[in-house]
Amino acid sequence: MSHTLGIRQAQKQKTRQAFLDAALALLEEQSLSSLGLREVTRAVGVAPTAFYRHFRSTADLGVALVDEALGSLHPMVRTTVSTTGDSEERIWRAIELIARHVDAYPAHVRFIARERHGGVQPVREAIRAQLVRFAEEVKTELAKDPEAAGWSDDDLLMLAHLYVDQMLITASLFLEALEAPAEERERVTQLATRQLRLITIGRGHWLD
Amino acid sequence: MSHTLGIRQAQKQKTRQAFLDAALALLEEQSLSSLGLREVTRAVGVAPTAFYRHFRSTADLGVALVDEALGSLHPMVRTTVSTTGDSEERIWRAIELIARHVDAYPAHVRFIARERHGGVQPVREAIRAQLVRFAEEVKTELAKDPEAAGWSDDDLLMLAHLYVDQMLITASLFLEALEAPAEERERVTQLATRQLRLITIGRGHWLD
DNA sequence: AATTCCAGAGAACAGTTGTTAACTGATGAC
DNA sequence: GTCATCAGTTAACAACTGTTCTCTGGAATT
Repeated sequence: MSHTLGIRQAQKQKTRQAFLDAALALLEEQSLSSLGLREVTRAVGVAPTAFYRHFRSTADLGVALVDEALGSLHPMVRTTVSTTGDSEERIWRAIELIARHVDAYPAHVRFIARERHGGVQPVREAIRAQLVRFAEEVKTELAKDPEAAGWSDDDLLMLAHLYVDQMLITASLFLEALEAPAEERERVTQLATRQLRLITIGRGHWLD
Repeated sequence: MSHTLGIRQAQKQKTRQAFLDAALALLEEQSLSSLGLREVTRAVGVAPTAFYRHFRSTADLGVALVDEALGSLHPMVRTTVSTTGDSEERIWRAIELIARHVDAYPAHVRFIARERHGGVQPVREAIRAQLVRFAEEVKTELAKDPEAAGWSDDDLLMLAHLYVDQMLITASLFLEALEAPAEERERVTQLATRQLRLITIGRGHWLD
């Protein structure tokens, strides 16, 4: 089924990935709106003009980064809000999953948190669209739970957005605590756990 | 009590304010990390070197903007979570207050949302410090409520941070809906109201 | 084997950037 | 009234930016 790419296309994708990686590294200490095209090509080790073979602009590269950073996250979302286990167990599992994701892809998390409200409109729009998709997936997952009986579609989506935003806040907190001592990371875990617990309690009494 | 500033100091403060205003306007469509010193002086109508009479760098200017944008917000916070009225009324009042603030100071709100996770470390740090102060104020305000009886200090602070983050999320949503039809703004109001209501419910059953 | 394609290189462009130094002239202190 | 202060100016600097056009050499197609 899968067609082996020609040498040419393979090399091109390799260079493209090098652009994405270099950009992500450079964005650790600046925003996308100040990322220069020459800066990226210099980091990759190619001529400035090579950039145009892959992207129209740095904004275009940013949109590609959004896909890389969030596209692979969709499968994980289903696991995060899966319905197995009691609520306390589910909360702990969700937080743990977030913490591990931040450990594994800190640059991705930083990029999304930074550019969600950043200075480049197309990138903001791309992130927004993906987060809306996330919320919709969370919503359908929530709907499967017996606890969701009697909930309106609007209320389910409202709760889903609350979960997604809370997920991002928590991820950002873990990111800030990345190089901090384990004690600080534990503090974040405790905070996030209790916030999620409070939301879960509110969810349980929503229909009262 | 107040000393009338000399002509010199008055003029200097006037120019300084012009810098802040011009920067805030320029930051509507870019991030601070890409804001150039010359760009700002050009907008103000002054020589590039005049910049150094007021700020060491654009990062320094950013920190000043944080103070302007968040410093004046502290009195408002107390009103937002004040204990008068029933909970439904308090929720409505808080959302209304946020909506009005976004209408009055959209550029300030945009700046804070953008630079909270932005590419300039000192500015991020300044915002973080102010938000921690906010959370502490909210916490002492929450502690006054009879509903807070039996709550630990940690739990109160946890809830306070939840409120502060939720406040920022809501403000950001109103900002995106600024130029949208009234229908969209109403949708945001409904969403924010119900999210805050769910948190309030969770708060009410926290000690169960 | 001959030909087309195309990722990347090279050079040059006008325009921008932050920062330095030495200046001007009104204001403030005495 | 004299002199020091200091907000803002002017000129110049090397370094950098995005974008254009032309070229090259190996892969793909025929």
